[in-house]
Amino acid sequence: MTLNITLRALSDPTRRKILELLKKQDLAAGELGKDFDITLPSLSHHLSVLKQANLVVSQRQGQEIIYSLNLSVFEEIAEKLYKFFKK
Amino acid sequence: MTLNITLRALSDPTRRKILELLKKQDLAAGELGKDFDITLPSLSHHLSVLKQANLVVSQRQGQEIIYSLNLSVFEEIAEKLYKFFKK
DNA sequence: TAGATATTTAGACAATTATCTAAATTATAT
DNA sequence: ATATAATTTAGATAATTGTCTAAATATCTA
Repeated sequence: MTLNITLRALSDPTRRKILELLKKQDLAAGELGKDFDITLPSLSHHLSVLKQANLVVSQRQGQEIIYSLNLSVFEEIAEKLYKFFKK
Repeated sequence: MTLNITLRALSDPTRRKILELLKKQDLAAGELGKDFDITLPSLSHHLSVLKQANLVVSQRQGQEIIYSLNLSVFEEIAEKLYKFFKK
């Protein structure tokens, strides 16, 4: 995963809010939707961007699709950003 | 400086390259320009975004305007990002 | 002061991205 | 099988952002 794709994914406030919510607990798309003023298709788009950036993973559970943080990648990103900011 | 403004500023590859170049040495706008295929006004726009995000500072020296990293803010950002990624 | 150099500002245009509605997909339940 | 529920995909539109050219500003030098 390139730093580019990661930072693009992180550059949107809605997506960062999604990540914040997923820090607390795994959530289905619909559950997440309750915290936003956008339509579900819009939310779905943001989730797709986060998935492409490998920041979240999803897993179907019956009718729902449960999203959760991809913790190992979070660590990897932290390291990349640390290197970037280390002069 | 909000994380929002910072991440927006960092989300562009051109701007990240500017920061990488400034890690090595302070540079005038025109000097920076040699490393990019965009016009100086476009570069100037990117520099302005980085300044608004407080990632760089500038200082006139005769005809030139010298850009340099705002190192203290770099530290602050590293901390914010660390907190963001810390579950 | 006039001309040259370095950079920015203004304003227009093009590319990207976020959003919406409508329709499609997948699973459950009757 | 049909209807309902959860979510995504498709396609259109609007907002944002990056880029350009032309003009303005600031500094230096002859």
